[in-house]
Amino acid sequence: MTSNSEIAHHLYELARLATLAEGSSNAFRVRAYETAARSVDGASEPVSEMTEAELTALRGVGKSTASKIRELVETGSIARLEELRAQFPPGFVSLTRVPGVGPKTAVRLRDELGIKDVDDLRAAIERHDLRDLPGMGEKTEDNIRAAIELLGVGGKENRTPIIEAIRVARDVCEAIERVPGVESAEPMGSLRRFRDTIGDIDIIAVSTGDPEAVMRRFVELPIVRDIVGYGARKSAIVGAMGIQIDLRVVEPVQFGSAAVYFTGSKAHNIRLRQMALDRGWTLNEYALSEIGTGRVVASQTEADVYAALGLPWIPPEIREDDGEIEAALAGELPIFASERDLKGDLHVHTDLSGDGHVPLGEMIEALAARGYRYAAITDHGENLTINGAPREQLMSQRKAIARLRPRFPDLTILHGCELNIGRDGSIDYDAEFLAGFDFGVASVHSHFGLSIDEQTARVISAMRNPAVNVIGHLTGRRIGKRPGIDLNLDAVLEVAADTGCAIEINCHLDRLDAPSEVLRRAMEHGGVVFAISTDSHRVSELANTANGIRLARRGWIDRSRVVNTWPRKRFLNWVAKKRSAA
DNA sequence: GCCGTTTTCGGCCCGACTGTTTTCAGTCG
Repeated sequence: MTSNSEIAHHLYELARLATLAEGSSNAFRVRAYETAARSVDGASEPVSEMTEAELTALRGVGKSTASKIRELVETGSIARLEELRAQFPPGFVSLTRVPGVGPKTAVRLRDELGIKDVDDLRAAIERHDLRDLPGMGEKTEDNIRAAIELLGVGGKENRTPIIEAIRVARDVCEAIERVPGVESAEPMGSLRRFRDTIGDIDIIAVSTGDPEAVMRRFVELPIVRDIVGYGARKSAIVGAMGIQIDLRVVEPVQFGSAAVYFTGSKAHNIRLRQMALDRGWTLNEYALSEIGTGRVVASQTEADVYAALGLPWIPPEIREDDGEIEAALAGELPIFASERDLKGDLHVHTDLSGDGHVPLGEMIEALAARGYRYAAITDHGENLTINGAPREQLMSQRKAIARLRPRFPDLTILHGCELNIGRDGSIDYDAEFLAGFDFGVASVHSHFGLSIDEQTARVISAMRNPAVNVIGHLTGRRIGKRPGIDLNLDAVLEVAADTGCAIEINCHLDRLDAPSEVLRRAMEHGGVVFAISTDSHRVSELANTANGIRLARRGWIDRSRVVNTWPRKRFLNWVAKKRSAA
């Protein structure tokens, strides 16, 4: 069976190559392929099993695309795509990844200079061939050369893990906020949408003063390695690690429309602008306004803009044109959890773990200070060679917890353990010892290279273990460093629903695991529940709940399915039920 | 290529900045 994401992938490639054929990524055909790809990607039913008539019922899929999808499912390829691949081989496509080289330029370079890939381009630049083309000049040639040097061949498509981007963005925003007249500077774009990786950092500064003063400060920041653009309203720099940072300066009254505009996604914005046009309005970064008269309909806050378009405010994390507009119109957006809904943290380490840093008493004090009603202390089980704790130490930790409990009458402290899921799905310790714990998180920490069937089997086996209440960081990925394990998700989620074993929403920015795509899929399995847990190894990390809340939003997780928003009694019943299952 | 209470043609989201141009095309987001 061809999966929805495989089909979507083919359609995205079609869009990409059509960009070259059409000469613009804004060409209607290109956008049509992209819309169809998103639609297929977001479909809840297997698209490969749909008839042509059912396919055309999908938004953005018409007769032509429907028949291409059937062709792909039945023959394994799409003739039109093969044609385009022959016309634009991978080496040539890579030319368009160079910053400053778009589809028009790439085609001209090929037709007029015989440039077939980036190596050819480098050589042509050395020979100063580019500057002699009509419409190009010394400066253009120089800019392309510099772009290749600074950003590498991948150029436009290099993405930065969110954990790095968020730090850079914070530093830049703080520096911008020190400029007189600046009321605020905040990251927008994919960072605000909380994607795992960030292409470039978009920042909006709200200023009552001179925008040029803000821009001057921006391009003079110590982080700047190159200035890509410099204008009164918009500037762009390349900073450390090659991250591009775009800054826009707006007036306070424009903040709402600017935030909508620069948060995106592009596809989400296009939907909003279409809705604006339907009402005789136009939406840009400055305002939602009447066509013709220019009368401003809304601009000050995002909520104003959405409300004018007949929508509730839509959280940035789900602005992907992935069904959020339809859900919002129907009043069917999930009720998302907020930080104050969280009544406990269910994955917390102390210095008993080799990688932990905080003594038990201090950690519990910090948990109590957050106002939690319950919490689970979950140091590593002994099978994690370096960081795991032996039985005797866990037994004495249990006694220490018992001694601490009277000091924290409002906090139910569960003695738990982060168990390791072995190659075969077994976990640390024997059943009798495991039964002594109040709570269990089981996670994959090794054997990342097993087959999808082996990975699926071991995770399912752990879920069925009565000592396991939550599967920690389901895929084991480290964003930008290590891909997650391959899993047959539907099989895993079915067992999660069946056993009541929760899927962790790990708050660490390095993990954000389970990933949002997995969470959204899991939401479609009725009965699957989730735990927003910090996996803290330090007191400061307890505040990472903010990340988990955002990841949960990105995964469309309804608050009612998050076990650690439940009142203590209901939560403890859920814990006990799982542990008593045969 | 898609779509339709403007329904089978003629529309389709919006603007800043750059470089090379005398009015705009290309790139980017």
